[in-house]
Amino acid sequence: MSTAAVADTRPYHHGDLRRALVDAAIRILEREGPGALSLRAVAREAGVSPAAPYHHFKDKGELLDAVAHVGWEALGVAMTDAKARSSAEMGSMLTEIGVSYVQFSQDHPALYRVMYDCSRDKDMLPEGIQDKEDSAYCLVRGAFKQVAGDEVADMDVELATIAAWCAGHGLAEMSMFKQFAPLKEAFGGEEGFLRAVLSHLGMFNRKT
Amino acid sequence: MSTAAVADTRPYHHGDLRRALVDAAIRILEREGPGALSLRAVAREAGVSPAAPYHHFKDKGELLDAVAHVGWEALGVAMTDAKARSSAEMGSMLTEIGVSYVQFSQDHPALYRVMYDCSRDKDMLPEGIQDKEDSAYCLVRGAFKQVAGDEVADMDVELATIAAWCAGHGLAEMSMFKQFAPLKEAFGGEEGFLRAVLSHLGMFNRKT
DNA sequence: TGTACATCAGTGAACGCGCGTTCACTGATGTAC
DNA sequence: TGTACATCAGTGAACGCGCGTTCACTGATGTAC
Repeated sequence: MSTAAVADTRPYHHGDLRRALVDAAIRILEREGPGALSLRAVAREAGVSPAAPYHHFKDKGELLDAVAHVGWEALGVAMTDAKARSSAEMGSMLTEIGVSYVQFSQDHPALYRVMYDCSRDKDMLPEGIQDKEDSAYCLVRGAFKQVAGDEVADMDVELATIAAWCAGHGLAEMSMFKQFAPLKEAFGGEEGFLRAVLSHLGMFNRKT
Repeated sequence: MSTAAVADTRPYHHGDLRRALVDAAIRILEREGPGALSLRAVAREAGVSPAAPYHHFKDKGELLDAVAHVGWEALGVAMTDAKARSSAEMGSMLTEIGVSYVQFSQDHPALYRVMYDCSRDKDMLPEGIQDKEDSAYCLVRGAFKQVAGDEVADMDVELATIAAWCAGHGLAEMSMFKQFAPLKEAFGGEEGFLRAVLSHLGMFNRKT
C-alpha cells in the first residue's frame, strides 16, 4: 500500500496526533530552521487544521516545550552512548561525552536552539536538568565524579561540571561560523577541530 | 527648558535619526527584550513614522546590524578596560578579560543576544572579528600571546583563544538560569561565581 | 541679497501577510442499558 | 445485539493583531545664478 493510499484512507481521528505534531515540528526545524516554526506551520506539516493542536497542547509554548523535551532526551541518549563507548576503549570519557554533545548540536542545530530557547523563556534550565537521576547534566557530573575520585570536594565536581557544560555549549554555538572552516580543515574535519579545542579546556583532559 | 518643550520644538528634520534609531532599539532591548524589537517599535520609540527608518537603513536587517555593531564596540571597550586594569594589578589578565566579557552579557542580555543573532543569520562571526586589529577577539588572542610567550606555537594560541571564547560565551548564556542562584550565593555573588567557574577552565589560569 | 529649484528627510495611509487563538460545528468512538 | 447518548478529536471559517514594506506626498534645506 502506497503512502498516498494511506493518506487517502487516513481516518478522521488520528490516533496519536500529539506525537505526530512534535515529529512535524522537528521536521520543520531540520528543513527550515527555528524561524519557520509556527503553530500553523506545524499543523500544516502534520496535515491537520490549525485548530487541531489545541486538543493536545494548551498553546504554542506547550508544543515547543514538548519538542524541546524530545530533544533533551535524544541528547541524553547520545551522551550516554558516548560514555559507554569511551569507557570500553579506556579513552578520555569526558572528551567523548563533550564531542558527542557538540556533534548533536551540529546534527540538529535548529532543535538545539529550540531546546535552549524554551529554557531561556522560563529562566530555568530544562526539566530539572540537575535533579533528575538520568539527566544529561547528571551524566556529566557523574563522569567527573568517577574521574576525580572520592577525595575531590563535591563543590569542585559541581563547578567542573558547570564549566564543562558552558564550554560545550559555547563550542556548539561558535563552531557553526564559517570562519572556522580553514581551521577545521587543518585538523582533518569537524571532529578533529572539536577535539583540538576541547583539549585546551583543562577539565576535559583528565583520564580514567 | 524641559524635555517636553524640546519635543514640542523638535524640527521636521531630525539631525541624526540614524543614531537615534539605534539608541531607541537598544532602549527597547533593555526594557522589553529581543522579542519586542520590531522596526515599527523602534520608529515608535524614536518618535518617528514607520517609514522614516527606510531613509537610513535598507531594511530591518541593516538596522539590526547597526545595533549589533554598537554592541560589539561597547564589549570591546569593556574588555580593553579590564585588560588594562588587570595588568596594572598584576593579576590574571585572562580571567579579568573573561569576567568583563560575561559581565557585559549580564548587564546587556538582550543586546548580547542580538549581537550573536545577527552573526548567526550570516553564518559569520561579526565584522571580521578575527581580522580587525582592535577587535575583541584579537584582544583575547593578544592576551594569550603575551601570557604564553614566544615559544608557544601560533596554532595553540589560536586554539586557546577559541576555547576561551567558547567558554566565555557558554558561561554568559548559562549563568542567566535561576538554578545557579544558590551556587552564586555560596560564592558571594555573581562575580565570585564567575571567577570560580573560570578557574576550572585550564586556559584562564595562566598568569603574567 | 533674492529667488528658483533640486534634493533630502520626513509623513501617514495603505498593502498583503502570516500569525495565535477562538468558535460553532461535526464525525467517530465508546459506554450504559 | 441494538440503540441512545455522552464524549472525544477533528474541521474550517473567522477574529484581531502587529509586522515589514511601499507609496505618493510635503516640509525643510542647500545651492546656482
